[in-house]
Amino acid sequence: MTNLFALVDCNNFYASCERVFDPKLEGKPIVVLSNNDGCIIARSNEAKALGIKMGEPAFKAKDTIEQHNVHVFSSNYTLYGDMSARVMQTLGQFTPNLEVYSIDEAFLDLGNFYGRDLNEYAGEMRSTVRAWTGIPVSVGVAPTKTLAKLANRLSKKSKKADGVLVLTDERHIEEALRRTEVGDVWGMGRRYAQKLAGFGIHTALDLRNVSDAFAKKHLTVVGLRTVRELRCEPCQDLELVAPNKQNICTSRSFGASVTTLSQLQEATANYASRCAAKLRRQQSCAGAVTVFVETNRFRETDAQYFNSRTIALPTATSSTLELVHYANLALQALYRPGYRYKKSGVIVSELRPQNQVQTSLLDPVDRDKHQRLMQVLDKLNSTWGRDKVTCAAQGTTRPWQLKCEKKSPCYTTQFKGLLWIETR
DNA sequence: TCTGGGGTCCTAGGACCC
DNA sequence: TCTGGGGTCCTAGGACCC
Repeated sequence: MTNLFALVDCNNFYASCERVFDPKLEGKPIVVLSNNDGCIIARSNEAKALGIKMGEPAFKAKDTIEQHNVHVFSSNYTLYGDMSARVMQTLGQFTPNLEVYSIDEAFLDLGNFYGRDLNEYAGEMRSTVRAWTGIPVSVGVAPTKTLAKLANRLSKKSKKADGVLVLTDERHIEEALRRTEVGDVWGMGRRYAQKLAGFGIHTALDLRNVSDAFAKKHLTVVGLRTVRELRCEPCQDLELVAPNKQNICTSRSFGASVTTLSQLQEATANYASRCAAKLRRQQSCAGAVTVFVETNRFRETDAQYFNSRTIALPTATSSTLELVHYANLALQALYRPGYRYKKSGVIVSELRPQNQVQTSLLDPVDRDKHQRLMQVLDKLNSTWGRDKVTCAAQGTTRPWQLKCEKKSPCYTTQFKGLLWIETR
């Protein structure tokens, strides 16, 4: 075997971030809520033990939360993003080849490390991240990404593993596959698990033993890759450079129902503006913009309306002014009075690199001027904080803005450095 | 009263072309 | 008895991930 991957995953990441900055919360149940304080999207182990479920609407867990004095936080993505960067930077000490897979996970290439004591090396990663950032992590090591994921999952479940599991020995791999339900395999979701159950395939070991033809037929080529990876045949390499996004979406549920066009226009202008800023950050321009609106599907007695409208842009752009303009046109075409709107969003698509935009001879827009204006806008907003300079269309009263009543301070970005925490 | 917000990839089927 | 067939593009829908 020549390939070896580690998957490092932060335990209960958002909950752990909150706990780092408030040591009183050690050993206490914590949950973190989604945008708008709607659903529970992270739970500390203590909260999991109380039976609080992932994705559960917060109001359904209200009794449990009150009874057991669960600490509740609105999500604070500024804090989590910064803590994530610190974790990733720390992991960079352990390999030159690292893929940041998500805000709380990274794959590390350990291809040349077969000579070492892998348990010890993985344990060192774990203790270093804990010491340098305060975040507890688990480490799975195996010959393929899919098996590393599986090892990581088991490392959290077993007390003996203590957050580190190395799967290189065939007997250990087989035992691990036997203990893993097929729906817990990376790439096998609920639907596939149901379907596979119909064929008598219940564990990862069962899945590993299906034929290629079966996998391709029922799980597509993606599933076939998964099956092969369970057999220790690597089909997925590390992605060292994050590819640019092909679509960018900004959408939110409203804090309260919105009925008027002008309020929807304000919200939509803000989402379009966020999309434009995200486009510029990856130096792309969009060829099309889509706006969608939704009423509250959970209120069955309300009249329902879901619709979207896409506008092809005459020239691809990342200008806030243009995107706000076209998003507004799309919205006006969509808007129907008489509904209580719960959510809207903007998607920009047909993205291409900024420097490969075809301009038209008849283009009425002074693109150089727009670009210089956007540079100044981005500079001001990065120095003084998001949305310090906006379009008038974005409004100032923001009655539609989401709720986040229990947000913690942005400890790491507001107070420069860690000194403040350590002296507390 | 109260139910998140992002993304990716694959496939099937229709339109259209020669 | 024998009904053309292959390629490409687009879209909607379905599956998955965190």
